[in-house]
Amino acid sequence: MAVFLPCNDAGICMVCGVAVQSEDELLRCSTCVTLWHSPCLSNPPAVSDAATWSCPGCSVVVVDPAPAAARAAAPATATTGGELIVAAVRAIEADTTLSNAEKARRRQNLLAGRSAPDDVDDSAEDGVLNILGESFSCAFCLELLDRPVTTPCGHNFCLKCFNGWTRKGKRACAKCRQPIPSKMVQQPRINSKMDEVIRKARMPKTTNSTGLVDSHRHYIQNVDKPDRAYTTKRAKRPGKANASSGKIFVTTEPDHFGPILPKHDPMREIGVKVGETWADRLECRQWGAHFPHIAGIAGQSGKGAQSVALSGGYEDDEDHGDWFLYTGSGGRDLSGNKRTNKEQGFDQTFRNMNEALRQSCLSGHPVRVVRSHKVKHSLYAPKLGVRYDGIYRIEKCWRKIGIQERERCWKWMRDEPQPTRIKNAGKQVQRRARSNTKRLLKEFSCSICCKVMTEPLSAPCGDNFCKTCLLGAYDKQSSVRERSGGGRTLRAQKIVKRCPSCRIDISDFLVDPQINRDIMNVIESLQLKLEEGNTTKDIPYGGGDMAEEFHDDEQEENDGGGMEMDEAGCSFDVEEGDNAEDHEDNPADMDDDACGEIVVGIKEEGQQPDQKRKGDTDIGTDGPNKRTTTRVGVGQQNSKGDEAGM
DNA sequence: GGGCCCGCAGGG
DNA sequence: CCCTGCGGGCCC
Repeated sequence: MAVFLPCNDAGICMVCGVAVQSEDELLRCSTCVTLWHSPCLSNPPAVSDAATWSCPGCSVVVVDPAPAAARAAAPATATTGGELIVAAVRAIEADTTLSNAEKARRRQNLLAGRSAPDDVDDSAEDGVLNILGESFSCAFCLELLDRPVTTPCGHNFCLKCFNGWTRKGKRACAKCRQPIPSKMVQQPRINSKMDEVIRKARMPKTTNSTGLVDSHRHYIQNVDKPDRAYTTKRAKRPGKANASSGKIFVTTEPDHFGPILPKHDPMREIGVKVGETWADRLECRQWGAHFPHIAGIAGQSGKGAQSVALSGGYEDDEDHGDWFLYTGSGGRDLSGNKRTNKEQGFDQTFRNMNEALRQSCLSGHPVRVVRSHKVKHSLYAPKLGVRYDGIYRIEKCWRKIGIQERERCWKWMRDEPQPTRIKNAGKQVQRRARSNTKRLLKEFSCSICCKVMTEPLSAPCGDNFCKTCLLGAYDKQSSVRERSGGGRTLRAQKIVKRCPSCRIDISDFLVDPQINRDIMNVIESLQLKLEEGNTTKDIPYGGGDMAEEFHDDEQEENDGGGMEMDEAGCSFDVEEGDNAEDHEDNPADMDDDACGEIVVGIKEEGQQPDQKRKGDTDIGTDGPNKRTTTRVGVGQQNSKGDEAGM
């Protein structure tokens, strides 16, 4: 499969790895503004077309998705259905022979996909409509029911007509005078079954007079739906808990990649702009930013992921604004009629939506991102509602052990693995925890002695040292030099004392350096934990040769990682986690052999996601009971670049 | 604030 | 047709 990837922020082509120097070889996508290395494209545009060129990801947007047969029949000038709608609406508006009411009716018919009355034919569909019209007519307007509501006495009315009736203070059925319950008056529910039948009966089978084809059927199909989410008769709860979606306002296909542009927005003609906010997921869906009501990932395993929602559903997520780490879906017990579950019961795999993320990573497709107010720990989440945050790209996908690995209770949610697979599981969990602790401790190494700090001092420049190491570096130098000259005493001169690491003057700090108690407490806690977990291998406080310890540990992880896997009988690629930086050549370097949970990392243009992150290090797992996460780095293309109308 | 439950939407 | 799913509202 051909892989198309853009240049990264440093101007290095992610396909060939070459730093693109020549302007002639750089191509800028006219849609998402990403830079591309033209020699690495299979079909680079001619120089004259470069200004209007769209990258492989964004070109999905403009390709006419109609079936081949329909395409063949279409005019040579390829236009999207959205453009056709807009053109048709404008033609109606421009027709001076029509009254405003007639224009409105024609517009409605156009958007509903209905034929104009003068070109109605005697199709079978109309026959069906006639049959429906006899039974499904509203007692008020005598027309075919529009968004039907049904009273307890069994009579049906258009929602609009019914509301008009009750607003007049009427509380009895217009047909049989039976009382209408106040609950129905307050919140009438659409009879979804009737609504569906009527909509289907109205549906044009093929093309219609507007020239719209199947590609926009999904749009046409929903135009009869209410503007807002509604509860069907079936729903046991009011409000949006069990609500059905209101109409989709945009013409984008459900599998449309990239931004929602003005041409997809016949209603407002502005598209969906970065920062647009909706009250909830159902409203967000109506504007096409993220279609699934609950699921966090919109996509297809064979095609890619079109959008993701950050809603705080997975605690492994990290949001850094311009990039974030996103946990894949799955691995959770949804029995008992649950839709979500905080507990990570078992491992995630690269299937379904997770595979879709991987596909998008491989192909470099743009991913729409929405953030929900529900991400409490994110500084970038909106205070209210759901906000569209623009186009990102998936940088990497990988798997790691999730947070819950540490807290889980042991139970098998699926078939228990063969004994050979879990032979050394307990031991390995211990080792894993121990190496985590060690790794953290390593972060607290003194920049002078390279051992874990004793009495840590944090200099104002940001460097940290053992108290004895730092003070020892200046020996017994006094802080000032007394000066005298010509028989008179001069003002004492401050002696400059530079930080051993960064050479910044820290002499003021050294006058009365205070120990960083917080760091010391953490170091003590970590060391205590290490001692508890391993009484045989004592690590002396500040005195042990931690550098050597860690070196050994890294060896064990990088080299022995494979061995560990072999012991566990699990065929993991060793190249994961800590070695995330190893994936630079292949941002989509991932492992199929699933064992755990999946996380996605997402990034904005202008920065690289950390190539190596604390906590992403424990990719090797020792059995399917560990929650490894796969991370996919996704980078934002341009925070404003996908604003509609750009 | 957490647990529970539900219809809906979409993938496969 | 079954399964999955980073919702949302109510109850405790």
